[in-house]
Amino acid sequence: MDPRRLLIFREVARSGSISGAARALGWTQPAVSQHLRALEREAGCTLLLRATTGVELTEPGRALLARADAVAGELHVAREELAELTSLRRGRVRLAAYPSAAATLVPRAMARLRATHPDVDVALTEAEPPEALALLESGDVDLALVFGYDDPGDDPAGGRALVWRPLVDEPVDLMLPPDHRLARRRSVAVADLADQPWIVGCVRCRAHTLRVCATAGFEPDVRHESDDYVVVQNLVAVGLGVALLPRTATEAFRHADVVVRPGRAFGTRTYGTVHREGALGVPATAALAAVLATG
Amino acid sequence: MDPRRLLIFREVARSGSISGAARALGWTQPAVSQHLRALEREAGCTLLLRATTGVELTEPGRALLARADAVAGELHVAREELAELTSLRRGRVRLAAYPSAAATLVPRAMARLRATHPDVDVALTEAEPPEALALLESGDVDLALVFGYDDPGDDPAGGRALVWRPLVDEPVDLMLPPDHRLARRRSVAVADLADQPWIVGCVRCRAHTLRVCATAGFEPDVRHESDDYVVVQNLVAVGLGVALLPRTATEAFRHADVVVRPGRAFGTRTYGTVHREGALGVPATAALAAVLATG
DNA sequence: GCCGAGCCATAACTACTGCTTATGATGCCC
DNA sequence: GGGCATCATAAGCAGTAGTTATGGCTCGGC
Repeated sequence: MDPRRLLIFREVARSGSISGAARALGWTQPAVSQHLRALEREAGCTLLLRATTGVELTEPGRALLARADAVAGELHVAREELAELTSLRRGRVRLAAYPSAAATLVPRAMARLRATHPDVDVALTEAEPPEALALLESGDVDLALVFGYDDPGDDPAGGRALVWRPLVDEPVDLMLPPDHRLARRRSVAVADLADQPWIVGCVRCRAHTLRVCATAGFEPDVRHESDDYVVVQNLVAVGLGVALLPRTATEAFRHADVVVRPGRAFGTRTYGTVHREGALGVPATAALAAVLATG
Repeated sequence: MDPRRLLIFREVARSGSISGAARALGWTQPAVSQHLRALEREAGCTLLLRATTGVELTEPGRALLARADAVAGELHVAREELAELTSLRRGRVRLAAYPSAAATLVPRAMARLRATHPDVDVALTEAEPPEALALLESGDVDLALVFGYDDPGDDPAGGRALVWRPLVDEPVDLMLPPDHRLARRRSVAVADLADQPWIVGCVRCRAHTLRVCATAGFEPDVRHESDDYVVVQNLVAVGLGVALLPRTATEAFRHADVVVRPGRAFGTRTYGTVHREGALGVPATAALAAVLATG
């Protein structure tokens, strides 16, 4: 049963005549007449009695009209809901972000989004980039905020069918204990750190540190490992080693006793958004991606 | 928003891929793909994310799917209801019938209909033919059981846009008091009744009596008038006059003291069904008309 | 590591659906 | 009784909605 015919039938019932329905639909009378004939053939019985004064529903016609009204109602609700979602009067988007971003730029972006679209809900999941990509691919989040280092072969999208949009390049800084001999220098060369104990972070941060050291001609003496930039800074602060941390980490938390030294040779880290192909077609996702990009 | 596209979208969601939906619908993959594109254009946002492994709904897609399910449900119910009505597992038909028929052949017909189709309800309204036709035209009944006499100009359908189907010709009989001088004769001529007091019924029955008498060359002395065949017979029984009654009336009720004399000259009455053009397209109405015709 | 089998989209073509125009019949109303 | 409303039907045409053909992409297996 063609549901469009049901709606045409409903219009006929509403206006009380085939000609009236045709006018309401912007069609000619025979067009509606033919649809009704087809509908009655499908229905297997007469739905309305024709007279020169108009038409009148039969019992099956009245039964069918109730269903047609219900269908029209559902279509109306569907249009309403879609309009709400596209105009961002409603919506929900799930975001995965790495810890230091989740502590800094993500809350700011969420606040900006809420200011313009208070009924768009953002669900945040803290996750390191590899996990974030997995969440993206499994459909558990709509958008991921990840980072990559300027090292060859470090592709944030992981070679998968995902769209990577880099947003900001941030410098990587050296963390030194306050009483360290190098802490007095304005700039520190990587080679100066060859004999130091090192503290490294997550897998990819560790790889970056190793690469930076390799470029300077040595393999670092890795003593401690932690994803957590608060932990890393506390280790550095008490003199247990040196470390490289991206700028966001020290923006999120800055240990009073840690000396931060910038340096080109420490490299840069780039953060940005990743999403599945086409995911920005969902207004709420696009809005969050946009507000993250302007942050 | 084209509701057919909604159902196509639902099939895609159900099968998890565009190709799968196309197979289920007996179409090719591009046909479904194009419908989805059109639906997304109507919706104003992306409804599903395409991947090489299939598709996955977005948030607006999930919202729309709920509506699509509701529409599909309504269509299913519509088909079910129509099937019940066409197969006479359910239904309702409103009948108007004149009193003597309502007392005799209509109950028998209703009983036969109930035997074969117990859930088809018949609503009976007792009404003399003119009133029955009015009920038919106002849409208050679906079928009318009316009668007409074999007099010129007596058209049961009343010249209106109604379909008249004659069913049975029944003789009209003479009612005589038991001790009447003519009661001993086997046959009575109309002319023999010229000096009798007469009892007549409804407007059209009265017209028939006047016509029968006029044919015999006299105008009857009408003393009493009553639609009710029980009243008429009681008046005759106590000798207050003679009367003409159709056979159905004496089948419905036969006063013990009334002498019934048949006679060709008394004329015949024809009963049958009347309905609006196309009304038999409704199965319940057709079934009642059919069972009345076989009665 | 590459080929095949899925998935998807797009472009171009075609045929049939679905509308229009034209016409006729009927009934109501002034 | 003529004009205007309703309806249906037939015939014709155009645009929708399918088709076929093609290409890109991933995943999985040999």
